[in-house]
Amino acid sequence: MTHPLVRKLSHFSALSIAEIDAVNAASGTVRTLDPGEDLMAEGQETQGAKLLLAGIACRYKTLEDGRRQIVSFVLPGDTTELRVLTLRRADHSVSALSPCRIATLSREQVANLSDGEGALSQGLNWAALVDESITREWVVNVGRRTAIERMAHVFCELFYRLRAVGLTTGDACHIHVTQVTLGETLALSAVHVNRTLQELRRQELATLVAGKLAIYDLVRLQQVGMFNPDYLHLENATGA
Amino acid sequence: MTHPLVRKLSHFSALSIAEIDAVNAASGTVRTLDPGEDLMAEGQETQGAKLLLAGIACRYKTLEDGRRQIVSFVLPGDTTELRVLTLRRADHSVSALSPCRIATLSREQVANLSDGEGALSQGLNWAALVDESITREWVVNVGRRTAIERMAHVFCELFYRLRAVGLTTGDACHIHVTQVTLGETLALSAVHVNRTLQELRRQELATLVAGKLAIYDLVRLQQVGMFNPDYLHLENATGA
DNA sequence: CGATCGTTTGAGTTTGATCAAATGTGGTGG
DNA sequence: CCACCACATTTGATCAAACTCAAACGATCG
Repeated sequence: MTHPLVRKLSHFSALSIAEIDAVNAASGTVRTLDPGEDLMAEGQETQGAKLLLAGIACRYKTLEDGRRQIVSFVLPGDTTELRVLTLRRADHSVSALSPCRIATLSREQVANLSDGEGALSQGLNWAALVDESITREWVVNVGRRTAIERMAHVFCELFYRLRAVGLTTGDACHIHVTQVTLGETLALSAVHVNRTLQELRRQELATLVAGKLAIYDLVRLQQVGMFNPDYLHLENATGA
Repeated sequence: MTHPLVRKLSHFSALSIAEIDAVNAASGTVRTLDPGEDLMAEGQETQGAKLLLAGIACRYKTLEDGRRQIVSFVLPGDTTELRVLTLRRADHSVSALSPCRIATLSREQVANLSDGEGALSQGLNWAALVDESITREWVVNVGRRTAIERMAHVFCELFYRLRAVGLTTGDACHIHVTQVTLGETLALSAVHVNRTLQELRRQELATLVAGKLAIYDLVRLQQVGMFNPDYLHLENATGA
């Protein structure tokens, strides 16, 4: 089984054998988290970088009055705080949505991976730029799209990103989110999430049952969500 | 007059004399843009990095059906595409909102500035992380806050960021945006922007007249917008 | 002096929120 | 095995924030 980070970076450029070894070696300290556990909390001092090996997590911020907004998903192969040595305190939290396996990287391990001019270091730089691009797209999503467009768009994004690390089976993937969580993602009430899911089902576009997202018609789902995968910068977009 | 980038980075750490010289030297090719002119367009091949010296610009994305969403403001001292050598195509556009003076940096100039372990290179890294943090905050803003909260929040952000580069006078600053543009920023209709501005005025919090933002009560404006400046990572938040 | 652009106001509509309750669906312990 | 609990989903009904449409008003400029 290929390391999810290696798989992810392969969409940017191929790593050398030595680099692949370095990635595999870096996943030394592995920990398991339960759903709901935080792997990083807003205001906390920044700790070591983390690399998600399996499961799904989310970045989020909470307002004083309790309203919570998820600002992005963290999927296998994604990292948090990789370049964060620079910042004193975390400006957002990261929480496990499903059971997660995460590797914690020491400062040296991070330096080891990201120094130099090789494909690995460039790839990590690329991954950071893609993260930024995704967050920008989310501003557009939440700001300008209707409920059903928003949901279709996020489903497409998750599908493309999971496919890029080989975590889809046919037209389905596991995203392990409740309707409440999806509401915190899409900036919709849980009730409206439910109705929008029904609408997607009625239009035979996709279903989400017990955390399993099944896409019936990816082309039409993309149209509905006005989803253009360019912002994910997967040069080799066929995935697999 | 201090270079806006030097001023901005001073909130992270002081630059050496040599580094300050390097920044000043890098602003060789300076160009002027009129409002509405793009300095970067979505889908275009990535060009040289740009550094805004004066004026105000915005990053935005447009949906197929014409709906436009501004995803962040570019203020003096901010850069675009600094680390973009990595990406083939731009995933968003950048447009001048006011008349702008911008410097274009060659690949070597960028490398010159960002290589090494000095305060300058670390500072640019810090600036990139802050940009990311701001975009995340915008997802929260657009997703979870009401019209007046959203507007208050963006006004606070602009004020803090402009103050950090010395572009405020007392409790006022120039932001040179129309109500339509503000709507594209806040994900509100122009009509509702107008009414929300009236509400801010009625509550004696702030006014926006002819592109000049005057804040009457920053403390209360922050409360209304649930604005906490931590996400801007201005270690020395007093500005000036 | 039109023309253009931005702001303001009014009226009616819509999307999605809120409130409340019913209906599953597992798990756990007696 | 069943009663019970916690949690997630679903449905119905009402409400409100913000949108849309339309028109008037005010600057600024060639």
